[in-house]
Order: sequence, then C-alpha cells, then structure tokens
Amino acid sequence: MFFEIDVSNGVPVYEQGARQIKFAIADGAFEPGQLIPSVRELARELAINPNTVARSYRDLQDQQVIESVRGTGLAVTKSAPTTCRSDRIRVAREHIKNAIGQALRSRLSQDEVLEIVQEELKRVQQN
Amino acid sequence: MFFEIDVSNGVPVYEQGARQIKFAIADGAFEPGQLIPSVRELARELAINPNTVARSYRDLQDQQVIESVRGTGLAVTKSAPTTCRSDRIRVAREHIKNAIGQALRSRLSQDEVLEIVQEELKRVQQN
Amino acid sequence: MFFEIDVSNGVPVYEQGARQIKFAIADGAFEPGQLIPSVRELARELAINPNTVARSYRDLQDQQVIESVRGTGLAVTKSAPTTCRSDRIRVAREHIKNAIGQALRSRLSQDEVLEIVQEELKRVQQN
Amino acid sequence: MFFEIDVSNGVPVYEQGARQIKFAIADGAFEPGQLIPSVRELARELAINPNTVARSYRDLQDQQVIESVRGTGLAVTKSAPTTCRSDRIRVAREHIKNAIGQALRSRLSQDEVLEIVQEELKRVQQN
DNA sequence: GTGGTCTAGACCACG
DNA sequence: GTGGTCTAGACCACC
Repeated sequence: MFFEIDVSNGVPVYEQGARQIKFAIADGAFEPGQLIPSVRELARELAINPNTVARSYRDLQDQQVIESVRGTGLAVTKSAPTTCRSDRIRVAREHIKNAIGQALRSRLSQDEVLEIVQEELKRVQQN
Repeated sequence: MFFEIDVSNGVPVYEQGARQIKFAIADGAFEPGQLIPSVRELARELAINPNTVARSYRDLQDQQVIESVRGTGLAVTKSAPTTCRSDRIRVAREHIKNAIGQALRSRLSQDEVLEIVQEELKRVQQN
Repeated sequence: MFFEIDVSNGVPVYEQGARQIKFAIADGAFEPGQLIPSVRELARELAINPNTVARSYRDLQDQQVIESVRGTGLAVTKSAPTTCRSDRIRVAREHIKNAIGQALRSRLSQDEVLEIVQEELKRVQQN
Repeated sequence: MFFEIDVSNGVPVYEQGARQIKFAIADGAFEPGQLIPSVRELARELAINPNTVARSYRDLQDQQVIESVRGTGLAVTKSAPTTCRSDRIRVAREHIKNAIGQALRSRLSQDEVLEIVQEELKRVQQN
C-alpha cells in the first residue's frame, strides 16, 4: 500500500488517515462499492491504533464517503469519487486564498506575492 | 488601540496577542525603547486572561522583540522593527509555499495554481 | 419469489429474512405443512450468505413458526399462520406506541401528534 | 442536574448523552454562549467514561450545536436552540411516519391505526 | 482547570 | 473475519 503517516507534524493522525483514503478515492485507486482496508488491517500497516483508524473511518462515514456493510466492511459510496475530487480542489484553493490574504495584510505587494508563487512553482518543477 | 482577538478561530490567543504586537512594531506603531502596554492593561483591553497576555510577552522576550526594563515595564528592543518586518514576510512566504505545495500534491496543475492566485489577487484589489 | 433484502438499512439481514418468511406465512403464501425454500436455495436467491439464512431459520424454529422434518426440509407449523398474523400486528402496534411516546416526550402536543398521523394516513392513501 | 442514561436499552450511551444536551437546549435550559457541563464533570455525574461524553460532545460540534472555546469549555452556539427544537420535531415526525407505514404494510387498516393511536394518546394522558 | 488526541484492550452483533 | 461501542489511562496545548 501507499499510505504514510507522520505522527510529528501536528496534523492529527486520524485526519491524515482520512485524507489519504479520500486522495486514493479521488485518484480512482478505490472505486464505488469496493471495500476499503479493514480497520485492523490498516492499523497494522500504518502501525497505529485501530481506534485511530476507526475514527478516520467514522469521519469518512459522516462525510458519506464510505458506508458500513454490516459484518462485511466499509465500502466506497457512489458519490465518493466526485466529492473527494472536488473536496481536494476546494481545500487547496482555500489555502491559497488564505495565504495570499495574509501576505497582503503583511504589506507584501501583489508583485512580491506573484514572484514568490512563481519562484515556488519553478522550484517544485525542478524536483 | 487597534488590537483584536478571535477566540474561535483555532489560533491560540497568546499567539494572536504576540503577533499583533509584532505587527504594530513592524508598522512603526511602537518604536524601539517605547514601553508596550502593561500585562493588566492589555488584558483588560482585549478582555482576555492576564496569564495569556503574560504568555504572549514571554514569547516576545524569548524572540528578543521586547525586553524588560526593571521597575518600569517592557520596552521594544532596538532590533525589533527589523526582525518583526522580516518575520512577517518570512511567515507569509512560508504559508504561500505550503499552500502551493499542497495544491500541487492535490493534482492541481501549475497553470491552475497560477490562475487561482491571479484570481485572488484581482479579487482583493477590487475591495 | 418476492423477497427483498436491503443490506444498508441497519436492520440485520437475518431479521429481514425471518420477517419476510413470516410475512409470507401471514399472507397465506406458505401453508402449514408446506416446505419453505432450502437454506442454499434462499441464500442464492437473495444473494446473501447461507449462514445468514440458517440464522433466520434457526430463529423461526425457536419461535415455532417452522419445524424440521428429518431428511426432508423445514416445514411451516400448524400454528404458524395465526402467530405470524398476530405477531405482525403486535409489532406494528408496539412501534406506533413507541413513536407516540417519543413524540410526546419531545414536547409535541397530543393534537400535533394526531395531526401528523392523519396527514400521513392521507398521504399514503393517495399513493 | 436532570440527565439520565440507560446503558441497557440498545441506544448508544453517547447518543443518549448528545440527545439530552440537545433537549436541554431546545427547552431553553442552556442558552447560546453558555458553557455546557465539562467533559469530566458530566462523566462523573452520569458515571460513564469521559471519552464517551467527549464523543457526544464531538458529535454535537459536528452538528454545530456547541463550539469549543479553547481552554475554557464548550459553549452553546447561536443557532443551536432553533436547530435543536426543529430537530426534535423532525425526528418525532419521522418515527411516526415509519411506524404508520410499517403498520399499513402489515395489513392494519387505516381505522385500526387511528384507533391504536387514540388508545395510546388516552393511555398516556391518564398517567 | 479545559478540550483534543492517541493507545490499549475489552465486549458485542453480524456474516 | 467485520465494524461499533465503551472503558481506562496517558499526554498535549491552552487559559
């Protein structure tokens, strides 16, 4: 599997877990109707507590990204791919907006902001 | 005074307090050597706990933005304006970098990121 | 056959199976002495696990709705039609009582409850 | 306080807890802005585990009935009274509809349903 | 003191 | 085997 958890970066483990599942769905790695890894299985793989995984999965159920099939497991909902994809874009957009808003409030000029953005895009491109 | 605290936005109150002082210094509202408001005074004004203000001031002392003048109060250091200004830019830059990094990890293309940024800059310009 | 299972509505699958058999008996679709579908047959038809059907049938035997005929299968008991019919009414009655009790505890007045009931009866009548 | 938990009735304890808080808000026992009992305090009072109370409170936060005030406690939101009141009616209505639907599917006539309802209303009235 | 997160381990219903 | 619930107890940041 391709999941990774960083316990030391402040972001709650259960959120990281939920986000990775949503990313996997957005990327088509999990299709509607398909069962996602069981609580115990994912907990073993990520070396975290099953309850923490359960918390991730509960949140995903609240968001109607997965649904419980009794005694069988948790399955990706029909609407999940769409919501996961749009979620991802929406969140990214939100962060960019916040960062820019804060930069302008910090007296950076529009040109300076644009320059930082282009710098960063170029830097990432090289890696 | 022009300080504002929002207890409901996740950012620790003491950090908001410290940042507002630093912003005021960066803007030249407080000059080197000038005394900043006393713990009790600021606590009253912001309607927050004096312990919280004390925590803000302690952090600012650790960052050598203010220094204790025995028997008198806390004064802005000589180096404060410079460090406050560069701090602010550094933090803003950091946020933009993070936001862009996250956007690219979310499969937004470089063009899409650039478009969002320009959109947002234009939007702010109009207000 | 006219059986339907909904795995996603919280009601245990084995209970749905047992209830459908009892409904069929109450409706006269199965007569006393008649053999009901075999575990494997019903499991195939409903696309559920044979263990689950077996569980339904075990419950029905406990309730003396069906009885094992050695080497032959499971047959509807003589008393089954009567008990199935009265069961169904008893359960429905119970649910209505619970719903009303809860509504009153939720501060709905008796008139409001009656109004909701009549509304709902009228609505169903039209379909 | 006026909270009661029945651990043996199938309804999860954390749901009972959340519902009681919502009922209290709907009844005006808690006003917007007011702090609800702390996790530890309510856990002590109900003789249940603090984590279980925390789960109730987390659900209430998801429903925007309460909001966290850092280091201080959990406060009733401005919108809570309205949503709690309408929630209560909506849920009761839903239950009545379900019960009636099931009764009709069980071959009870409309008159029989109405009779059961009136019986039950009268019975409750006497207590 | 407050809530938030995480771990550990138990018991249950269900398939 | 599966998820769901509950308990117990730890550590953290914050006020």
